[in-house]
Amino acid sequence: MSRERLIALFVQSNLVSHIDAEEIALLFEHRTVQKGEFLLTNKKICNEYFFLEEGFMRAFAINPQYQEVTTAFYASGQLVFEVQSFFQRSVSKEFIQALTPCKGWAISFEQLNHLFHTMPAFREFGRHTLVKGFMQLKARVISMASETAEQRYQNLLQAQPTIFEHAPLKTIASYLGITDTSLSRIRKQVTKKP
Amino acid sequence: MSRERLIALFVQSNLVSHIDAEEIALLFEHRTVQKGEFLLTNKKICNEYFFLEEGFMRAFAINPQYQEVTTAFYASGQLVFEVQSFFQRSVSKEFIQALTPCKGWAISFEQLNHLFHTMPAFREFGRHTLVKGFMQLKARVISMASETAEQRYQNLLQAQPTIFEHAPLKTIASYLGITDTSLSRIRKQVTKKP
DNA sequence: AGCCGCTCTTGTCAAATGGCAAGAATTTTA
DNA sequence: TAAAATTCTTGCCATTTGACAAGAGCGGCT
Repeated sequence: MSRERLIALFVQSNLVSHIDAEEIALLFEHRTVQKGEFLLTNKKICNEYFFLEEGFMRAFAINPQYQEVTTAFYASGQLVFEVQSFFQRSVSKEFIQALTPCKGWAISFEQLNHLFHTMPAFREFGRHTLVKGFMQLKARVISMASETAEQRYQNLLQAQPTIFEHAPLKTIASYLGITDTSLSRIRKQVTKKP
Repeated sequence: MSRERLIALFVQSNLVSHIDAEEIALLFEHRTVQKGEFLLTNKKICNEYFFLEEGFMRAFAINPQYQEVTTAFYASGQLVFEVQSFFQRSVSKEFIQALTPCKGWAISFEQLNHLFHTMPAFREFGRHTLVKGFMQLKARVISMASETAEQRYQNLLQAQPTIFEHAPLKTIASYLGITDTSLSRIRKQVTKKP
């Protein structure tokens, strides 16, 4: 079990040197999450900045009507953590769950923050990660505000087709902001189109 | 024209001492934006981290169908800048426009970044700002995915009533992800309800 | 005052989406 | 393997929302 892909994540950002990346990666600990298991649950403080090396996860919140709303899907190669809870050290409103068996590398807030304060380059990487998440969220807001459910479905299908291999329909539906019934119909309609 | 409110913004976060806040604030320059004027336009790189002391602004993008989609409203006391463009030094997809005459305090990326690298406390403030924006966006995604247009309208009315004093309906409608026609109807229905 | 442009409302009709429920298909569990 | 649980599809019908167009209201400008 090597940290190659973790190191590659840092290096490919062009913000961290290979030497630094190796040093940083050594502070991450190997971690597995069983299928169905939670990396983070409601009411806990997120304390893992987790690089997903293999597997598939999703994050979701429960709205006031007690419905699950999927807030994100994570494929291998991505960083998985709940921004607000992790950085503000506050109780999480969200859950993060493994949809398949997962393995990867985790570091605690304390250690990560120490790295941020001592390594300017890695700090830039951290900011870059945050900003990237920010822009993805904003793109989603714009999409939800101005596209039809079918367009959003088509976009997701094209951008992240693997989601459809790992996540049940109702989970994807709540991510798209529609019911599973509607998603089922949209899907049918799309397949028969051209 | 004093920097009091700017200093207060830093101090009230509990992350920056009063002394540091004063020193930081001195690097911001006074800036006014006329009604209708743009603080940032499409295709430029956002280079102002702007504290809005007085006035009201909005940010919007133009989607592929050439419709304006309002991404944010800013009331006095808030920081105004386009995260992606400012931090990634990339071309902006968004516009930021003054809906009323505005004044406040601005600092360039270079100067801000320098402060971040030299003052750990201010760095924390910067991260805090980013994380706060992140969680607001996420709340909006969840709202868009699981609430009806009327609920979103009611929430906005309660959370940011001043928006309705400064922004035209169609702008608010695109923020809520509906047409101005629908917003007009929802509004009518709500007033006659209870 | 009178004209113009913009905003907001309203009517009509169509399309999209949701709620509910039944049943088929699939997966999980025992 | 059988039973149970879950997921997915589909029908029916109600509700929400959108597209389009007309007209009212309002403020700015000359």
